[in-house]
Amino acid sequence: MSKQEISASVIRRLPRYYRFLGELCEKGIVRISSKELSEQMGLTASQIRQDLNCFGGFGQQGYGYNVRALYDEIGRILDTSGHHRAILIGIGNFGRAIANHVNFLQCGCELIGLFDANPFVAGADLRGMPIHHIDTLAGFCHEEHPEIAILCVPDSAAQPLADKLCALGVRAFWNFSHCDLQIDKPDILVENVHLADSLLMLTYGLHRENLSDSAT
Amino acid sequence: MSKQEISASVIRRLPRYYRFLGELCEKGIVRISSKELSEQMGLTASQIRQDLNCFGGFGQQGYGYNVRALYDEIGRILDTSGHHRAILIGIGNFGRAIANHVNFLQCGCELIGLFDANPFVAGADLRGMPIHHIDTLAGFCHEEHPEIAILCVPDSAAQPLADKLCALGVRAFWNFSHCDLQIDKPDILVENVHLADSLLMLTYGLHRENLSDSAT
DNA sequence: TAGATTGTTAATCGATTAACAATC
DNA sequence: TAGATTGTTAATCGATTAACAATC
Repeated sequence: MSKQEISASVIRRLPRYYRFLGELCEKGIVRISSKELSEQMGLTASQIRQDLNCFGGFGQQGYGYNVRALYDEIGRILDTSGHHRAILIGIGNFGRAIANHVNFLQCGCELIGLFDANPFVAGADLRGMPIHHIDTLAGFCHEEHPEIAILCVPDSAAQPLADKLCALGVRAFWNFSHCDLQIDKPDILVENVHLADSLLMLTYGLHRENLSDSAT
Repeated sequence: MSKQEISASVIRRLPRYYRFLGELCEKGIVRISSKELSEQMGLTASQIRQDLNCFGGFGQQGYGYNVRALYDEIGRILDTSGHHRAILIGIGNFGRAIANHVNFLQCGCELIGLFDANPFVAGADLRGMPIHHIDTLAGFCHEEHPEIAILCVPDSAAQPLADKLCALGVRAFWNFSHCDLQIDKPDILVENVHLADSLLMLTYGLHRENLSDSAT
């Protein structure tokens, strides 16, 4: 089907292309050349053309790219109009914020279940959805077959929970606990999100700047 | 001072080393070889030794690395015991969750101010800290000189706010709005965090798996 | 047609891996 | 000393950039 495996570095850039193209669409811009886009995004025109050509020839010589068409193509590649069923586990401060803040539909996902271990939390409502107790997880998975599990649970709970969910047929994990999930099945997808890592980059950078300032 | 500029790819891996070494410390493990660590982290031993040697020879031939000492070294490099003053702007669901969920001290940061544009939100409390009205931002910056601004504001507000904060002396931005900040001053640090991007990687991956399954 | 800009190949650059001498 | 494992150099691999012929 696909000519060859597409490298992870290319794929990781797709959401950013998608975002910029979406903004251009909204501004009503119809066409754009790789050169213009590269200037706006801080990339090289070469890279943009290379990246896009992994998936097909979406442009036209002498014209550039049709913004809307390219946006739609990348959406198709990313599967932004998919309906991947996701459950969210751990309805604390952070889990709540994720449920509210992330536009699941725009990411081709559908939030179909909320779970928490605290019986006082379970039973309550969030976005008009009931919060289930974690004990009902297995039954729910057997009936609803979620593909994605979003883990907003305490660190110690994350790995055993992920193992259990794997056995229940979950195929992708969006993990916000502070430890990396270790899952050796090759077809299970894992995104470990470590917010602190990017904050540390700022800390590191500021520290470096201070060091070199005082070295002057 | 430093022999040569250290590549971004190396630096981005440091927080993960730091995390794993912290866990090893807690387990009471005293020494580790690059080989053992590589197996646990899913890297090559070569890469670990290369990475660490950008900053100095922290190991010992025939022995490996002292876990605690290495952890402390990386902490020093990242400046995890710095006291970088940070303000958080936009105290909605998500801003609240960030304030509560992120361990600022562990990242060498200190949250010294909270701001919101909504007068009903401003005046309230979060973690025992008062939420100020955005109109008092300039005055606050003149007095307190925050280095880092955390933006949890609506997309349209992010860029103008960042420009303003730049002028007020803020040197680093942790941006959670859905658009990339465009700041051309070279010494201003920006981390654009796009949670949806990593969710899209899962969507993409699941879609791909489905495609190749049905191709069989 | 002339001008613009792509798709694509070739050249460069950087990052990762392998190898091994140094050394604890 | 012998064994282990680093620090570091050299080889490989992959990703980015440059160049240009194809073509709209």
